[in-house]
Amino acid sequence: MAQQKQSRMTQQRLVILEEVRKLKTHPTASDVHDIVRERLPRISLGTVYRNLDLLSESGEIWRLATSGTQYRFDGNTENHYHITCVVCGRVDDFEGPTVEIGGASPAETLGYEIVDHRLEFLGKCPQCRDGSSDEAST
Amino acid sequence: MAQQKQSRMTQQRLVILEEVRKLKTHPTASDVHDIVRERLPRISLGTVYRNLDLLSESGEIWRLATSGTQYRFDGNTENHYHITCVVCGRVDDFEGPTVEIGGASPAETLGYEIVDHRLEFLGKCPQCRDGSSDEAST
DNA sequence: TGTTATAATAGTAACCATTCCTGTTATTGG
DNA sequence: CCAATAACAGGAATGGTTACTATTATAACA
Repeated sequence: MAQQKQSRMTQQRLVILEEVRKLKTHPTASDVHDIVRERLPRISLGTVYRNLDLLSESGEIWRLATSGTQYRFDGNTENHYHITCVVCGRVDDFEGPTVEIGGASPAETLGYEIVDHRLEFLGKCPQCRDGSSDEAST
Repeated sequence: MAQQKQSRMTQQRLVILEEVRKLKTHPTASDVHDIVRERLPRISLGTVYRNLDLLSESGEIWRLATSGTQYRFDGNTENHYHITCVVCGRVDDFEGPTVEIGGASPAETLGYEIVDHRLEFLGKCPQCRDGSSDEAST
């Protein structure tokens, strides 16, 4: 019988979880590394990646595949969508819309069993919209 | 008045466009390179990338940012969504059910100007659903 | 409260998709 | 046909992510 591999709550894992949960932004792995290093100066980027992946797999945080080349992470695991700025890449929560899929049975979806969906809005954030008229403070 | 940089219809660009249009799949840049090399054996991967990007920018094909680490391309530029297999990474057109996205009023967009949206379904393709889990690791 | 098996770490190298660079080739307006 | 230059082939560089390995630290248990 397969033995479940045990997991240890290390300082690194705990601090990463705390910091990601605390943030309202949607940081990249590198962002998390920078933030966590303020509390654990010697933590390596590899450790950040491993723990972000583990925490994502266990459902404690989300790993987002938004537009752009990097993964982003979200400490809020309530059901919600995101909007990405096409200019600066910033990601914000976007809780307004709902997605209604009409009768998505496997027979209607080429034999696929649908397990999830991802809806991402693309737009220009207030800071990147105009730049001249309404200067939003950062 | 700024001079528009001229564009030349090279053999490489033409063959890439023809092959991507011909395909019903959603190839990666590397896939396109392999396919196009059958007609143009000396074509370089850089040329494939440059032309796929140019063709995407001019709207003749789509560049898809689906889940996974690579861009995929689509010769069908009619409005449609995609479904990605979470097991093998294959991408298909999402046909059948109508999708209704509601509730995205300007007041709810946090000051963003929405320019587009991406809706991607995640599922298990027919081959990965019932197969005795002997799918090749990609 | 020690001991000990081993999960996890830091540091670094490897990987891989994509982009950039450079000398050469080939398209196209005249 | 010619000449200007867009585009090319080949290869190097980039950047995010993953893998490797000797060392460290967690936690079950004596």
